[in-house]
Amino acid sequence: MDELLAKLTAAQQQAVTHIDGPLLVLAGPGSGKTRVITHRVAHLIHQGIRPYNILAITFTNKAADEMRQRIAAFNLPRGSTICTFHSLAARLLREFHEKADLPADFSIYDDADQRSAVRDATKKIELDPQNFPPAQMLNQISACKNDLESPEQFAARRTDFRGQKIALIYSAYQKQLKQNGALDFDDLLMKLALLLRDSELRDLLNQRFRYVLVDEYQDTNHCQYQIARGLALNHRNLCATGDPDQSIYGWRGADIGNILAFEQDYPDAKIVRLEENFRSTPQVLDLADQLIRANKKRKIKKLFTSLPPGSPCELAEFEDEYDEARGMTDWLQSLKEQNLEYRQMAVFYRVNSMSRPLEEALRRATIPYQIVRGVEFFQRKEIKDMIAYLRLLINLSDQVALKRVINRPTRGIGQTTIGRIFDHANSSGKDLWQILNNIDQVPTLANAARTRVKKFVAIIADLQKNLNQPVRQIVQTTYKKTGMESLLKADKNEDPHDNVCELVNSAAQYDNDSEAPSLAEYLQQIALVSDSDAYDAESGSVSLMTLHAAKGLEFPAVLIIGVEHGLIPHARSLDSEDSLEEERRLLFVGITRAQQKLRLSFARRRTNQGASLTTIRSEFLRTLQGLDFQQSLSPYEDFNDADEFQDEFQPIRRNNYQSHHRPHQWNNSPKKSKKRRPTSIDDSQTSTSTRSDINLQPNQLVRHPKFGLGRVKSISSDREHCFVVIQFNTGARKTLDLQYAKLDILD
DNA sequence: ACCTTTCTAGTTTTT
DNA sequence: CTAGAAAGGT
Repeated sequence: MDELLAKLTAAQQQAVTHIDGPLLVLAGPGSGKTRVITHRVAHLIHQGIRPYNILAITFTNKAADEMRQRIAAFNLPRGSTICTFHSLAARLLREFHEKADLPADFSIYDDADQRSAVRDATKKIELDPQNFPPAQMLNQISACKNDLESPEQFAARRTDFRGQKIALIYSAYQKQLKQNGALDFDDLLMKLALLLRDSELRDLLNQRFRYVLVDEYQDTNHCQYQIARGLALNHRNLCATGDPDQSIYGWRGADIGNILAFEQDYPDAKIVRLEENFRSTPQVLDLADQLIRANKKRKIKKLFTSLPPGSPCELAEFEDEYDEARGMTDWLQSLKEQNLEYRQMAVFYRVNSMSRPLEEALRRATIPYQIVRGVEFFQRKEIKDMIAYLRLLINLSDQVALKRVINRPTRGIGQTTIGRIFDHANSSGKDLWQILNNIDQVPTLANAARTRVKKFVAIIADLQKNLNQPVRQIVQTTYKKTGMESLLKADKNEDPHDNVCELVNSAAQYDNDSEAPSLAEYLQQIALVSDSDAYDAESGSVSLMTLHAAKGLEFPAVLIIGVEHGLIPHARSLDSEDSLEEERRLLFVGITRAQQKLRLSFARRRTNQGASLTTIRSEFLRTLQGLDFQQSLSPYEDFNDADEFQDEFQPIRRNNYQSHHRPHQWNNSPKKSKKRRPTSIDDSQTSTSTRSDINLQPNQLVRHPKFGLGRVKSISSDREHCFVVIQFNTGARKTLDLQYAKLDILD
């Protein structure tokens, strides 16, 4: 052990050797935080503490797996609990389900399930989902749950008309979940937090988990904060690690104040700062620091590294997203020539939809890539159907699941029949499965419908006999006996069938990995999959992911695309200083993933919802010095490529209509755009982009979809908006916000 | 009951 | 643009 300590810095050693009492580790990016946590767990065990008494809470399952492996490498006894907040909650709620007043095999509802349930709830209390959109309601409800606020408390706070209605929906939704034997993601946390108010149970858990570690503490919400506090209430052996500068989940209730106030919560806490960076070149670190310095609400941290200098960070400009995508493949290929492997490269973007043009370009360039999006697979229709069947097997009260599969494949059970069954369930107050098993007692049903429902119930009952088999087996028989297999095999699109095979594989994998496999546990596990869980370091391919999913990872080469106003920072984050700072932290997280090579890129126009819009560079670029600016001086210009459309549509093709041709031209690289024009105000001196300039200049001819042709009279911008005054040919003179105006730049 | 067509509304980030 | 819901026809 001493030998292991010797490899750590003084600060790291302090954190590792601290045993009893609260500990806060403020760890800058790349400062060896994971190393500290794993060493600390090893050290605790080495000191004679039983692994069983140690609980480490990570942010993703992936992180938990990795940590488990790294601790296993110390060759110490195993048995520590390492998991996420959500899976900890799911486990404990299952274990103590009676105390929590839950069925043992509750369902866990994902986004779509939640929407369906809240929709049903809204209708049930005779409100129109049109006026109370499920997604919006869920946002509000989620916020409540994160703050441990009950419907009654919400109603007391929001006394306005709409607030009262939302409170009713919240309450009806909870009732609906209860009736379905289901919990949503937020419920998992909320129920655990509430459970911990029971002193008997809390004492028991305090005794079990005598040492508690919480990673990424800056991203805990109030509920998680209460859980952490409750779990360590008696012994106070709470170790929180994190970095306020990497707090990027404020939008889902994370409270950066939790980490900032740790010292107030635990006045006797030992504080350790890890400021030496072992990951990035001085250039990368310097850029990150320049960016994050602009945030006002933060704890100043001085990051430093003793790594040797690398190459300058780059900023690259492109014509549009397709151009940018090809810029990406070029860059990746040039790095490959410099002896980097593809698996050492990553591309980050702000929103998932930005991956499309990238994928296309990567396929065309035959560069292997993986999209790190774990949840996507489980959102496919056929997979959701299969999971709904499986859920139904262990929880027949699950109305959302039942509704989903009762008529898939079609069994002649339509909406009317389903409606009547549910109505009966609601009015009689009986469990759904009781009604299904005694379908003759539903008076409103036609005989034919009864027969069909009975047939369906027989299928489910038959499947339920085999629940003690391996999960792979259960999934396979379910696929067969429900008729899903014949349905999907008859489809000329083979993907759905292949996907179910993939699901079978995942079940087999689970059977292998788990000590005591059960369908319930398997379902719980896949319900809590996160995007980053899909990252495969061994795959040998370039990784594509959102900036959020990039947290906790590192790559020798990193490209961040779409560094534009409205994207980074995102348009929905512009209205408050706090959310703007969070966007800055998000970019900070992205930048600090890079070990050696870092490039940011942006496009001058980007297709948004079918329309190509002129963009503005991100204002975050303004404060950055020392970026090596690469303009795309039409490296992709190819006049041979100009097909017959070019001449015919020349005046139009400079405009939005360009994008209409795009989806169809797989082989043709999208026709490009002529010579680069000095469309920026100060192109000449932008070697380090010191200002956020736009691609317009006075007197420029433009076209607006509504107002027609016009000329730019003046341009002005503040931090958040860029306004242009345009004199239109119709006589109108308008001031337009570039963010919204769909302007085409004409010659 | 079910299929097709039409329309409308919603578009950040995620456990 | 695209997915999902309402509407209308068979």
